[in-house]
Amino acid sequence: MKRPRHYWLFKSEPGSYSFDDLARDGRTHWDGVRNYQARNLLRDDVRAGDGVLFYHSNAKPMAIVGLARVVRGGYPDHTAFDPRARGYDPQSDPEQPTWFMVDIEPVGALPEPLTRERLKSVAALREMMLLQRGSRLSVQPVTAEEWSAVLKLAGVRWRAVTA
DNA sequence: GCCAACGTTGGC
DNA sequence: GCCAACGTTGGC
Repeated sequence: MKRPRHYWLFKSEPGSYSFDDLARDGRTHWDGVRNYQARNLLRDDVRAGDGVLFYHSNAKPMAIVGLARVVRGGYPDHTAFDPRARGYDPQSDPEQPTWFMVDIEPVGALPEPLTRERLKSVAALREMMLLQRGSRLSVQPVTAEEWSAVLKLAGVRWRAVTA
């Protein structure tokens, strides 16, 4: 397994989809993203092989709880075409889709969740998008330095968990 | 429960 | 094209 080329942080409210759900499912469509900035990332930049920090928002505690891997890059979010789906968007034309999704699979839960509190105390993560005031993006880029710092804090190595 | 920070909508 | 009103996200 090659090292991921790019790194991301995906937010999810555990009440709607938790890392445990992902571990149970083995793979999932990251559908339902209805924000253009996040859409652009999913469509253009998130590629198979990329690494994902799985973050629980609106949770107790708020924390990075696991690692995941992108297994399929951006493709049309078909839930936008389904009138019964939560993410239904009648404006999205199957011929020219508005919304995109990717597929991810779990790599492993962190030995301990890395809480937001903890992350905030780390100098190397001071600039991390997640920790900036008013940062609401649900798919965020993570720098290689931040990725390394997070894995080090968690006491895990990507190579070890992907082996 | 509050509210800051956005994003979206719609009247003009 | 502006911008006020409204809705949502999500930390606190």
